[in-house]
Amino acid sequence: MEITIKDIAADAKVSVSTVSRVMNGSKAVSDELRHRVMRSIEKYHYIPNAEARSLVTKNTHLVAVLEADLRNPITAIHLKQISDVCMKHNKVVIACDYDFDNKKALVLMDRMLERNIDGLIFQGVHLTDEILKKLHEFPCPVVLGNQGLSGDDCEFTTVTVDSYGVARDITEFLVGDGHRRIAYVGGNAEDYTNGQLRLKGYRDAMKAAGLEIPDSYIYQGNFSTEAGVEGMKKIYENSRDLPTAVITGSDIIAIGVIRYLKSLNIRVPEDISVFGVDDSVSDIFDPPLSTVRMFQQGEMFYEALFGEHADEKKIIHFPYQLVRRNSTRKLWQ
Amino acid sequence: MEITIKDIAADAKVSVSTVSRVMNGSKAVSDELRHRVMRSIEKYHYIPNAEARSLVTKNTHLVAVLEADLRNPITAIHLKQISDVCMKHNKVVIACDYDFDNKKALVLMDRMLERNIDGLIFQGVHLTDEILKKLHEFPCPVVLGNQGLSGDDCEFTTVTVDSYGVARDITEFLVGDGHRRIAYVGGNAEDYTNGQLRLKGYRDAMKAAGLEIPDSYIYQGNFSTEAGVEGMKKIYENSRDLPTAVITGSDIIAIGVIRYLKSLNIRVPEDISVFGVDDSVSDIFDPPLSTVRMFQQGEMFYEALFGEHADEKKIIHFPYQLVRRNSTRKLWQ
DNA sequence: GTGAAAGCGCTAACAT
DNA sequence: ATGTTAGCGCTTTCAC
Repeated sequence: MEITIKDIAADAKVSVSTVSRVMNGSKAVSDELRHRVMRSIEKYHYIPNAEARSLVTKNTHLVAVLEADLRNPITAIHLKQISDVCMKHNKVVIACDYDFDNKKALVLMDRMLERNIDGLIFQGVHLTDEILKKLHEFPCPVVLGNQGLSGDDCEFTTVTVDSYGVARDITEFLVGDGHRRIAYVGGNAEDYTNGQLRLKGYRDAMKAAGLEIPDSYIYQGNFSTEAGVEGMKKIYENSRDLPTAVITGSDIIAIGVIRYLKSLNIRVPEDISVFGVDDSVSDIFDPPLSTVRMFQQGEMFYEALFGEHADEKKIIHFPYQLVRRNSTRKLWQ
Repeated sequence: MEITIKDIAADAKVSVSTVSRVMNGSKAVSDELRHRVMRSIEKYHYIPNAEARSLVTKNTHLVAVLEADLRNPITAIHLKQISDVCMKHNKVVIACDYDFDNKKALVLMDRMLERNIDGLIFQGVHLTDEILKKLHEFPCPVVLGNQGLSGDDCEFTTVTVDSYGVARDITEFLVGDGHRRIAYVGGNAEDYTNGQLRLKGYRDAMKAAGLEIPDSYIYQGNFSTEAGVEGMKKIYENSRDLPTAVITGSDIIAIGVIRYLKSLNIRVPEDISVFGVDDSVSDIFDPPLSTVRMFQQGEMFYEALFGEHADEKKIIHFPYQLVRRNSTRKLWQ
């Protein structure tokens, strides 16, 4: 039988409320009793029961993170960071993988609803009305990651990449390196944040630089290596002039792009430069990817959930920084 | 105010126990009442409170997974699989990252102890006495992953790679491909399962094939890309004859080995073949790694925790299979 | 400063 | 078959 607060109270010859006060660090306990209680607690290795506690406090210290795919390197990075901050705040992360399947996500959410979680982070790839509706059922703070909503109504706070800024900055970076024919292999066209905003950033920057974009230079698929391969293939086959640089939606896509190029014996970065986003595979992939590194992802999610202004719904962007590695080169050198 | 079992009972004009029976699918309820209850449940979107429930059933449906590093690709694979099986069994996974820091792991375990989890999976990299002691405090099933204990005493069931078999099979595979100078870049020497057993498998297979192993052909570091680089460097610098093939402890190490080789313009697999383990980066890395693929990891962990014979402590190995890709080649072709 | 007691939402005897 | 009731282990008024 596990030992309970009663046992401690009995052993320390105090009431259970006193034990409770000691555990919760309430001031109103004499040193005398506090010590007796502490001794009993240590003596029995007493550990309070979290369920019983949360039953009355309505506070489970549980944060649920729903991911489309835990194996995605950037997902793993987020999860680790979120887990870290939560740890610091005495919370614990429930990690769920819905495998890109919204039906599964719905089931998972019901499961989370039972658990009275303190907060929910939903990393969506396709925010349907059904998903949104379910999200609204949560009595706790809910934060969206990855994909934001399109409107300005901001039903939920969203913590994500500054897609527009990132695409614009990458484009400017490549233009600065002397590139003029720059193609784009990005995420889903229906995805507002990662698709449309990204494309706009690229388009605007190209326009600002006075550069044309042939139709064949734009490919929108999903966030996978296969999509990268497919995208580069399409661009290769349909373009009169090959681009000298390719912007991608993520490192994973960039890898696909590079793979296709390699299969054609086109060298990266000598012949074509490829730029990633996420800095998620820097220690694995060769050549080291020029990419965009994000910062403080864990903290930003946590703040969005539980911070002072968590009630104001808004869009929050990770701080980011372009990092030059060896998948891009300067044309004028 | 959240709605509770009482509200449902009141609305359906039955007792709370009837509501409870309906929810738990107990047969002993008339269709009449069952329907009334169901209707009320749907009407109010009632969701039972998991904490209250587990307070009495002593069953949280929570499985904790403690990982050294969530970002490791093989870790992510395991986590996803475990999450999947648990899902199927109506359980939920708490994912924790202790960042290779046993002190952190200890703190995490205390946290889990509070929560009355149903089961614990500890993916250890260095099983100290302190860790083991804490593990013994859990009243629930505990399963070790990754690193097993050295003795046959089997304090805890361990679910892991068949290190000996894998190393032996890889060696035989390479010998079969005509390699005779085969080097080894593996995990920590102190690590029984992943270090010693692995090395033995390699040694035994080499001996069986009548092949010598120069001292310089063996490097034992940790499971990182850096260790792979360092290991290959050492082998390169200290060997009279370069090996024609290198066995590694994991894909991550293999990547390091290949990186070093590349930096010297030594081609893989033309000049040197490199064999990985885990099949964790197949969709990311070029060249595609010849490696060892594991199966049913999630199921095996789950079985070990909650299966019929979960009480018998033992070592369980994942089924595995060597997969030939393009980081190795046949010498006699 | 300390203790008694109510109650969090649920399940599981135990009655009926 | 259904209802009554006693807890599960804890926190939190409310007295003293």
